Amino acid sequence: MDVSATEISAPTQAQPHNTNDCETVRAILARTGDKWSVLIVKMMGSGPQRFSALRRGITGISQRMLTLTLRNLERDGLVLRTVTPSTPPRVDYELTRLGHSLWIIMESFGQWAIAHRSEIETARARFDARNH
Amino acid sequence: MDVSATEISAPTQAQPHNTNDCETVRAILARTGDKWSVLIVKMMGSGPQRFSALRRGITGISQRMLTLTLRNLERDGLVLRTVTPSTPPRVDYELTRLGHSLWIIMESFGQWAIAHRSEIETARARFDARNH
DNA sequence: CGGCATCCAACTCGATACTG
DNA sequence: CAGTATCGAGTTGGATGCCG
Repeated sequence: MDVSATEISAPTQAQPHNTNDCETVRAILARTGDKWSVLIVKMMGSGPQRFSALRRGITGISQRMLTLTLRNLERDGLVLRTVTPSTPPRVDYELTRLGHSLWIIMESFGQWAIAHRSEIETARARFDARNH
Repeated sequence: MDVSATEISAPTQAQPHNTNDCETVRAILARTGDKWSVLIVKMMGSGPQRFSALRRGITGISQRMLTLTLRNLERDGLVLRTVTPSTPPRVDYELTRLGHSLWIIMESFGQWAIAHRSEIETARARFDARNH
C-alpha cells in the first residue's frame, strides 16, 4: 500500500493554467462586475440610448459614474459613442458587435445567477448562522 | 413628416429590466471579478486542493487574501472546506456542485475573453492614441 | 500549517460645483 | 445636454506579526 496516500482522498494536482489567460478573464470579469456596467450594457442591449436616457433608466447612478463607465466600455471597444454637435449637444451610445457578443455571454451568466440565487442565499444564511 | 424624428436613427426604448435580477448578476460578477477568485476557482477545477497548494500555485497572493477569498466562496456555497485536525493541521478546499456549475460558466466567459483579447487590446490602443 | 488582527497605501465612488 | 474637476468617505488589498 502506498504510504504517501493520506486517509482523506488525495488532492489531485491542479491543472497547469495559463496565468496570462486568467489575467485576461479576470480583467473582463472585473470590468463587467463593477458597480454599473451590467445595468448599462443591459440597457443598451435593446439598441442605442442617449446619455440622458441611460441616466434616467439607471436609478441611483451619478453623472460622473455613468460617464466614467461608458468611457471604459468605449475604450475596450464594447460601446460606440456618437456625438451630434447640435445645441444642446446630443450623444448616443450603443453596443458594438464585440459589445453585443459580450452581452450574450453576460446573459448566460445572468441565467446562472438567477437560477442559483436562492441556493446561494441559503448557503449564506447557513454560513452566517454557523459562525454565530 | 414627423418633426419628432431626428436626423440620426432614433434610439429604441430600453427594455424594461428587472433591477433585482441585475443586482443578483452584478453580485456574482463582482465576486468572480475580484482580484483572486478566478485563479482560485480555476485551480480547484481539477479537484480538491490544500491551502498551501493554492498558496504556492497562485503567484503573488497573500495569505490574508487567500483566506478571505476562500471564506467568501465558502459562504456562497461555492467551495467546501474540510479540516483535518492533525499536527500540523491540514485543510482542503474543493468546489461544491454549485461551485462546479459556476466554473463551467466561467469557462465560457474565459473562452470569450481569450477569443476577443486581441480585439480589446487593439481597441484600447486606438482609444488611447486618439486621446493623445 | 493554516489563520486571525492590525496597520496603512491605493483605489472606488458619490456629492457638488462649474463649463461649452 | 453632456461632460469635467475636485474633494472626501468608504472599501480593497498588501505587509507584518502572533497564535493553536
